[in-house]
Amino acid sequence: MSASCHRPCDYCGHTIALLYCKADSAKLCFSCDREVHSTNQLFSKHTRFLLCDICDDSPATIFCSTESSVLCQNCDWEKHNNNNNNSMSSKHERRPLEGFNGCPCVNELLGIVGFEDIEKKSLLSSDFESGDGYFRYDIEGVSDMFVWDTPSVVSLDDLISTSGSSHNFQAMEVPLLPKNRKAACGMHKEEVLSQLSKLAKSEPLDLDIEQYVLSGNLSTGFEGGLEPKMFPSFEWHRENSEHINQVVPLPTYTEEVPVKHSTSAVWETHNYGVNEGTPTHSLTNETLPTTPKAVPCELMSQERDSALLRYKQKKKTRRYEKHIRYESRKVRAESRVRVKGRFAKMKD
DNA sequence: CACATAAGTTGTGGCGTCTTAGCCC
DNA sequence: GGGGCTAAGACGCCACAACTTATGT
Repeated sequence: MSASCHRPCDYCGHTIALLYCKADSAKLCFSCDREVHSTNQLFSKHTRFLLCDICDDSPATIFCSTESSVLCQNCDWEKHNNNNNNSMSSKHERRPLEGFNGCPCVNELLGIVGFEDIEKKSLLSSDFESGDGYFRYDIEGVSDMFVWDTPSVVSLDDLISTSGSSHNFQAMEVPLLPKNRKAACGMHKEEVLSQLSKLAKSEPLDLDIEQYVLSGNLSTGFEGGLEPKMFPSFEWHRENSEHINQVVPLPTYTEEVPVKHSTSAVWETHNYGVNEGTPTHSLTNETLPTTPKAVPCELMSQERDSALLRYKQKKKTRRYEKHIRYESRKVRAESRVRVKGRFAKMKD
């Protein structure tokens, strides 16, 4: 069993989860992430991170370029600091990772995971298959990426710090930084590209915003009683990000309604064009996660149904406001003696 | 198994401190 | 670009009753 088996998407239940949403405490694949976080403006504000390569359960905040892995704080600490300060791993070159929010398009997502050199068109023209299947990266620029991005063993001299500083983030005498050094999608590159490839196919080509608006695909939002679908594109939490607070129209509102066909478990997506009054049906098998051949389709469909239901129920019951579990404790706390806001000892 | 007791954990709110972002020069 | 200032938000601290879990009878 691969590591990816430990990280099923919380939403669809069977695609490999690559992202982690802190606000939802949910592991999501790229496709479901978009679906969930494009629902409304509030959800689009959720910050998402890549999933930790080691524990598969926490948001990754550190990228270890030596091993090409993304790690959460705990795993990073255990791997790089845990009584191991003299080990090789403590000399690994790492850098902090940032999350993103909003509803980034595929091009933007490529930039976020560090595949700036790949264009969406390349993704569309490519043939990705991950997991047990084949994986061809005949995309322009991708082969380069995997050349440098494979775990590289540098010489011992390279690992020896020259400055004598104690922390681990110092620049080291390492070979020239590789092309695309921003790439930081960890050990699941194939899956990342596979999912983004599928996502790209479900997206309108050329998401050039101005073109999109000019071409009339964007309505003012007041026609047909539809609300404007203007969401922040995404906020990539990087200092030099150009995309911060960019506002782009959401091309189409995609509400996925599970429609079970009598003969086969096929999911249909009702795409409601922003300026369209009637929904247009489009089969989105290609955007769905690949189904393991051994598992009956009906079973997968049921699992997905129940996973979907669980997720939506959980979302409905989520509390954003402060929740008092014990009113008596609240009353007690309010009447307690305080010194500068802190609880003070009771006088005898 | 039922009950009693001990030990350990949780939750509560206001304030101070720290961090971060934004602005101005 | 960098330093200084300000505002906003996040977070830790505090004591102890209430609650949960473990152990003994």
